[in-house]
Amino acid sequence: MTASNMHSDHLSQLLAGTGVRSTPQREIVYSVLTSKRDHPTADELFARVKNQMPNISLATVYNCLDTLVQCKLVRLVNVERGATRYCPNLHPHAHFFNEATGETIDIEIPAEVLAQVSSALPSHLKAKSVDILFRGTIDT
Amino acid sequence: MTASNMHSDHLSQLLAGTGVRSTPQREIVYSVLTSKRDHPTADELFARVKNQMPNISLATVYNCLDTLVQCKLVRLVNVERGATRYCPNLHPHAHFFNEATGETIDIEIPAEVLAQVSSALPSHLKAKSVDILFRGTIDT
DNA sequence: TTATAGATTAGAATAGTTCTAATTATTACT
DNA sequence: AGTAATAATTAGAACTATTCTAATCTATAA
Repeated sequence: MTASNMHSDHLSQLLAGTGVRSTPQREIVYSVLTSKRDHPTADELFARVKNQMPNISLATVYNCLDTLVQCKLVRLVNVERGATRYCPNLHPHAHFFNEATGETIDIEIPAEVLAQVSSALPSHLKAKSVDILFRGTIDT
Repeated sequence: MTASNMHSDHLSQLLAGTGVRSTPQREIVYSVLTSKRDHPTADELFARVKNQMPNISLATVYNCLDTLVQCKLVRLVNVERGATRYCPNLHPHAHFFNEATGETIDIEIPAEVLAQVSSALPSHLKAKSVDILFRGTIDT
């Protein structure tokens, strides 16, 4: 294995046994998304991915992201009315939307706090995921 | 005061002293939104509002909603990639998105749990709001 | 290998929201 | 009251984000 195909191999391993194929496009979309700790829109990701695969189409980026979200390798983050953002951090965490800059950052939340939040749900509601989003500003 | 203008008076009281005017359009948008415990999109609300004020425009519904959100009388709820939804419930609460039906319902969360969530934030981050969204299904 | 299913593509179509410029309504000042 | 200034509303155009369509390409399986 070379350094350049590490991510590819990683994704194909993650997808092994799921019935979902690892394609070159999916590998690059996943690789580009995980290579930077931010929360790009599909359009932003499309621009980054084109550097490595100039002929990829925007529709494919959407398709790949949808697939990765379904496989739970990527999370959707809806902070504003505008474009949806994508988060490759699989570790349980919350998000903080900086209203001054428009940036969204990951926030660690202790597992016991998350458990407490989930236990506030009436028992007949079965949550598959919990998204916690703070909005505010950062003191400098 | 008659029954029919109760909501109007309510909104004008809520807006008193904020520098924000209470207009007929804002009153009706607010009244229609609060009269049903759901989470309509701007388009859905536009359709409901037109029953009472047939000449109101969609742009005005967006304008009114933006104004009400800024005055903190209405909350934005982003559950899906599609249209933004609006929530008139000012009591602190979370949301549960029913993946089977597309409906979103309010979930009471104990104040101490919300406080715990907020205390997980690093102290230099100043949160103005916290949105908690569950996604899942309802056992029948 | 050939059939079948799945993935990708470009571009058209749609949905959701914002913008623009004209009009109307409200407030503030004489 | 009358007028100027400000704010709100409106219709429709424009714009952005996303999905759809139909053709083509790729990969798996008989």
